[in-house]
Amino acid sequence: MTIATRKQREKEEMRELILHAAKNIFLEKGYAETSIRNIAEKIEYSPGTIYLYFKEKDSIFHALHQEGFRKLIGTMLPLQYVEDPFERLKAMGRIYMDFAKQNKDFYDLMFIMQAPMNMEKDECWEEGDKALDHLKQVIRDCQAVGRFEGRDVDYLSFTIWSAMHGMCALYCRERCQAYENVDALTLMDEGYKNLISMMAQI
Amino acid sequence: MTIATRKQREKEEMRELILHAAKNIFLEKGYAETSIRNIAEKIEYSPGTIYLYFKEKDSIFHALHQEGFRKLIGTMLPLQYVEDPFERLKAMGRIYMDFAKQNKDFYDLMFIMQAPMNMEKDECWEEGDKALDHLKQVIRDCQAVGRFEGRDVDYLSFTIWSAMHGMCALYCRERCQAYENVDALTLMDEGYKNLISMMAQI
DNA sequence: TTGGAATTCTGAACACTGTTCATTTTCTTT
DNA sequence: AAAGAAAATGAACAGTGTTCAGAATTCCAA
Repeated sequence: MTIATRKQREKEEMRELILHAAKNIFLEKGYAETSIRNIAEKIEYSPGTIYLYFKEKDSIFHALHQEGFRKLIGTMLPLQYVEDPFERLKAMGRIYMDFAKQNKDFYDLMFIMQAPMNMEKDECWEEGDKALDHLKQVIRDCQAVGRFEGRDVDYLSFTIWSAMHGMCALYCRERCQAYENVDALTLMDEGYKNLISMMAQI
Repeated sequence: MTIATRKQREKEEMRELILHAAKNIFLEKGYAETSIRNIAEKIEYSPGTIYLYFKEKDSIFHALHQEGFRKLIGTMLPLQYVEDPFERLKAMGRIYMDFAKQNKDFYDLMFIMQAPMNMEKDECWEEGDKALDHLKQVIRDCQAVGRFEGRDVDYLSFTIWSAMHGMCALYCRERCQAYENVDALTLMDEGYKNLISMMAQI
């Protein structure tokens, strides 16, 4: 094993160390409270060191952003075993919503936050595009069995994604509180059921 | 006119002056770039003065938040002249979406941002609740003419609001770019048409 | 009109932020 | 062991929200 390869491995390990600390602080305290100095302190390095491994703060969250999408795509793998396309679409929505519920901060980072988005579209959204392509494919599968006839896949996927995202976003940013007498999780469940009814009849 | 009333008027004028400056900077440069020092500079007062009229930065944006809702409710006034309830609902969606398109920053502040939400729910959402009540009432009107039979108004309003909000939120936070070959405004229009189709058939 | 009280305003100070960079420390090669 | 390269440091910069002792102004009774 050459020194160069060890060096590279060490570099990668350091990146992981930073990322791990950043993720912990981020999940615990949120984006705003996650400062470079906090991260540096946690891994017992000086703040300047972090900039030897990440160009800027956003780059760190860009990495977490990708991790989030890999996580989301991971939870969607079982969908391939759902034979009926429309059942698959329904299950997909459930999974998406559960992901948002269980990974509020990741969901926020991936779909709501403005911060880590100052990067070239291509590399930043590779994982995200994959997830969207997945949705489009399921819609096409539905069309193959006679559903959503004559609907444009792009537009329809946007409608469905938006409807799901809307619920998740209102949930993440505490806007469900607008319904004083209904708890947020029930609201989402019932909201989702309505959406399915709507999709079933289009 | 007593001195006390003049004093109070002057206090109110000062609040307006701060709010006006804050709004201008906010609409021009966004939330992050709107600092207390910026606002102070614009109105030619010292930063400390602002804290004599607003408890904290959030309070300023809380005020703008309310202004945004008044604005939104204002644009919805013409709806009362739309006789058919479902047509009214459709028009309402259009208006909501246009508001988001034309007042991106206000929409963001009202429905997406986390910042100015650290206040007692009651006073903060008075205007917002009014807007939501408006939606619920239109849905009830639809039900009175046979639409949405058996659907819970709370849940259905959430489904519809979410679907609208989803599109607007993806638009505001630049996630429409996920569709490389479709421009965002077209996406929203077509997405909205799909939603109407879905609502028409539920 | 004047003097003291009340109000209003100031701007320096505090503790924080992301980011840079000259300097020091550590590791590697000769 | 000495020279050179790589890695880590931490002070410095320009910014942030917020506080507060003191200065400036306004008010009102004597």
